[in-house]
Amino acid sequence: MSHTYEYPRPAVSVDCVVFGLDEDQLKILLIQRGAEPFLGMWALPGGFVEPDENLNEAARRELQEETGLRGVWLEQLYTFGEVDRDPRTRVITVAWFALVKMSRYRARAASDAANVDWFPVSRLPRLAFDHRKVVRLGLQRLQAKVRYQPVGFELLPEKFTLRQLQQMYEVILDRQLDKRNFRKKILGMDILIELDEQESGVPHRAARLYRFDKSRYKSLLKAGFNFEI
Amino acid sequence: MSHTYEYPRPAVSVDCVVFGLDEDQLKILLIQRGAEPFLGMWALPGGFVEPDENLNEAARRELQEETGLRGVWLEQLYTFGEVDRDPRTRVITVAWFALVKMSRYRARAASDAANVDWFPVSRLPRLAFDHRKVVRLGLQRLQAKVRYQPVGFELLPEKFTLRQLQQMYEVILDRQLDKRNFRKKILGMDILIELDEQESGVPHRAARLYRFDKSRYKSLLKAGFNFEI
DNA sequence: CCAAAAGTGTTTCACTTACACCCATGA
DNA sequence: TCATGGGTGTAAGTGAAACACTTTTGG
Repeated sequence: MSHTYEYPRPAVSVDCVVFGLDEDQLKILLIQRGAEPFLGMWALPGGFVEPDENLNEAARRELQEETGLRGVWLEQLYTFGEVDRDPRTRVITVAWFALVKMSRYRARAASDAANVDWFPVSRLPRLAFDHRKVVRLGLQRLQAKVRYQPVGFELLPEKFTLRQLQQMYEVILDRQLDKRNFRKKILGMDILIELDEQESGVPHRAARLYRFDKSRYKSLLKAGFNFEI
Repeated sequence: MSHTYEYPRPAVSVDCVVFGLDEDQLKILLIQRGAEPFLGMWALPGGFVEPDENLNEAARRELQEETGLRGVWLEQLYTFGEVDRDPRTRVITVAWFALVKMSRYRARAASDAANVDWFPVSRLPRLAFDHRKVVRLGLQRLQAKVRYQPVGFELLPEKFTLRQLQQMYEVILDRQLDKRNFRKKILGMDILIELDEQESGVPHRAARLYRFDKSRYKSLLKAGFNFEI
């Protein structure tokens, strides 16, 4: 290890695959590049890691700077280090994936900058660097993860209906679920708090609202409970 | 992004959590450090990434150089980038986890160097850097992964008995499994090839040998099959 | 003949799946 | 009163878990 300082060091960046749920579409947040290489092309929000910040801090800082998002759910995805992935120089990027409650942030991101926008995952523009690959992995991870960890709630508002919850799973997993079986299962888990409220503004019978009971989930976990959709 | 070249770049290394199965013990391969910092302390095999090699290539090269291991099963684990994790300078490490058939490699690794050795995961020495944390994550990943992907076979010889297979799961998952149910389940998956051979040298009835049928598994996967223990 | 592990089936229970109708509400 | 989604139960089938004895082999 000691001979290493002679070598040129790679640059290290972070990139974020940010997922949001817009009605019945799964979307990803992209920024339009303002510099070469790939000037004008859409890319994942991200940037270089500062010497005095941890990797997750760098990811959060870049998200904030480039898109205005703060306090989102964030988890490391994968590190991409192919020698030629950046035409300028060797850049190793630590990719993260984030889940945001779009209802809370949409306005913000849209107004902040013209070069930030949400795209449906099924209709992405051409992406800079190897970001296509990063997105694909993020999507795979989301589909796998959502099934055995209650992370999907991060995409919904604090208060949601069972229909919204089911639809979230249907959109991410890309298949239909049976309404009665879904309700039976999720309610049987005993991780939802039934609120004394209903959705409003719908032109038909209003549905009951629920909240995810995180502390309840945690204590169930310790007791050996296994979340699974 | 363009202002970044002014910043000092972090060093980037790879470290490998190498698992092996020794009879009924899960072991990890460690090397004893020959340089500061942490001189003389045990650590994960690893080292700095060269400018012209991909991350997985770096991991394989370091494994080969430091332990003599080649051609092992390797997968990225996580990237650790805490600012202070290396006392010399900022070092970001991409951790990998590897599974090896110890029966094939044990002699080699042991003879090559006095400063390479296998340790039971339950009795590890004090480790350099944050390698304790890396190992812990590797172990968690192994336990999770082995249950829904047939990676455990990488720890066994090409030909193995059902007892060996079951014991591998018992050791990794740290719980007993029912023999009859286990056999029913694994044989029912139809991913094992029953050989016309038996183990030899045992002082009791010899068990039949099996091989993992990888191509069969792959085609089952495409048909929607879900491996799970 | 003894010790040690190989090999084998059945029952019970829980969970998953498939499936259709009435109700409440706002327009 | 109509359109739209909210809300509910049951039966059949599938898979998981619990459980004990006989067989084979080498020493």
